Order: sequence, then C-alpha cells, then structure tokens
Amino acid sequence: MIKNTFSLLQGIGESLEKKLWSNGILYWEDFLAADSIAFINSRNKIWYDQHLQLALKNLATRNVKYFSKFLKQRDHWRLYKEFRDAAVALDIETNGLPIGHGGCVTMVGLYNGFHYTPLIKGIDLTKKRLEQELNRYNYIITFYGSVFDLPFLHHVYDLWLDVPHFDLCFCGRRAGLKGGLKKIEATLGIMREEAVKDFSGFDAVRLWNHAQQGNSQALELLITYNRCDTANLFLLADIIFERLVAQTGISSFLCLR
DNA sequence: GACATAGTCACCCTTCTGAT
DNA sequence: ATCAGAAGGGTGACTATGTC
Repeated sequence: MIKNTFSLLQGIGESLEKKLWSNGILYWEDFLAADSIAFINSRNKIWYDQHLQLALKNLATRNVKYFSKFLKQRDHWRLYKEFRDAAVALDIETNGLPIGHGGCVTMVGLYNGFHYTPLIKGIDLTKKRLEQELNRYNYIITFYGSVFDLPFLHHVYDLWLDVPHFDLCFCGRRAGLKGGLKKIEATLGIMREEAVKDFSGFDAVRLWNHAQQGNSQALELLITYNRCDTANLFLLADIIFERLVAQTGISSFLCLR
C-alpha cells in the first residue's frame, strides 16, 4: 500500500492520488517512469521525482522515520503491511488516577506478533528498560493510544515515540468499526481467554490493588488481561488494514492491469 | 475560470474516568 | 446505570494559493 501512496507528496491529496491511479500510475515506479503527467506541472514533476527516489531509498533501508515525517498521522496505517514484522502492539495499565493527580503506569504490555513482554511497576518497569524494548521496533499499534497510552508514557517517563502509530480506535472508526475495544472484538468474533473475557479497564485497576497487597494470582490475571489486549490488537490491525485498503479503491485499479 | 489542495477554525464525536 | 469533564481526532466551512 505504501508504494501506491502519493499523498506523502506536498500538494497531492486524496483526489489527485485517485486521479493518478485512474491514469495507470499505481506505484511510485510508474510515476518515475513517466516522462510527464498531464495534470502535474513539469517543475513539480522533477521535485516529486526526487522525493519519490528518496522514498524508495528510505523504504529499502527501512528508515521508517522518513515516512512518519512526510505521511499524515491519519495515513500511518498505510505503512502497516511493510512494517508489520517490526511492529509492536502496546497497551498500558494504570492505577486509575488521572495524569498529574497521582496517576501512574502499573504495567506496560508489548506484543510483537510472536512474543509478549510485560513490564511491571516495581519489578522491571523503568524508563531505561522501556526505551530498550521500544527501540527494537519502528511501528506502534495501540487502541486509543494517541489519547491515552502515549500521552501517559510521555508524562510519566518523558518518553516520546517518534515512529508511525496505527491507532486502531480512530482508524477503526473510519473503517466502520465503532465502539470500545471489547465491543469491536465481539463484533468481529475475536475471542479472549475465559479467565479475563469479561474484564474491563476498571478490573485492571482492581487487580493491581490486590496485587499490591501481595495477591500473586491477581497479578497473574492482570498480566493475562493485558496479554489478551495486546495480542488482539494485532488481529484487529490486520482486519482494519484490509478494510482501509478496500476503502481507497486501489484494488479496482490494480485489477485493470 | 474551474478545480484541487493546504491551512485554520469551530464544533462534534468518542473514549475513558470518576462521581453519584 | 447514568452523567459530566477532559482530551484528541474527525469533519465541514471558509479562505488563499497554485495549476491547467
């Protein structure tokens, strides 16, 4: 999808991008191979060519920061397929209090599609460890993370993640999936482990409080709850990505080839 | 002149959370 | 169960600018 994306060029929006597709310019390579394009000024064509050459180079070297710089936040989902193998699903749990009023992160769960890593406050959740873990990835998947998880991490750990971010809450909405994470999971038939299937964010706070009082089973349940959240984010990302691709209409132009 | 895009602004929507 | 507040993204209207 990313190589079908021309809206990373300044002055090209959704309409012009569709116009390019309908004129058979489906990939960056098609754009570069064309000597001229009817509705693109020749001076701009030279400038766009240079930009796309750079984009190809940065895609080859997997320099994802280049794309987070030029791609609008709402289009970060387009990088998902190319960077899925370097992506991490992130979900934090807190003590339930707001930022600045005693709110703290009780655990951070990271799932890369194969392996789940829980970082627990008081055990191994530190800024250094968090940075070490996150530096291994260059694409982040969250649900509502742009409002909740990432600002919370920024406030508590002074951590700002400079990588593309696939926020499934807002992208899901655009793909016709409204509601909270649990509701969307139920709609799509995505299952959770029996032990935590009816848990909510409030239960996570309750479990943390029990864990603080020495209840190791509560901590285990909290970790299970968080693991289900992060693992399901990957399943959801796959579905939302396919829906958003279909919405662009690119498939119908590719079929004509 | 027609059309498309960018930028800005205000308002709306949704989620999460706490209070009742 | 319901409501209100906070926060950020979405959306639409408007204006300015660029291109054909």
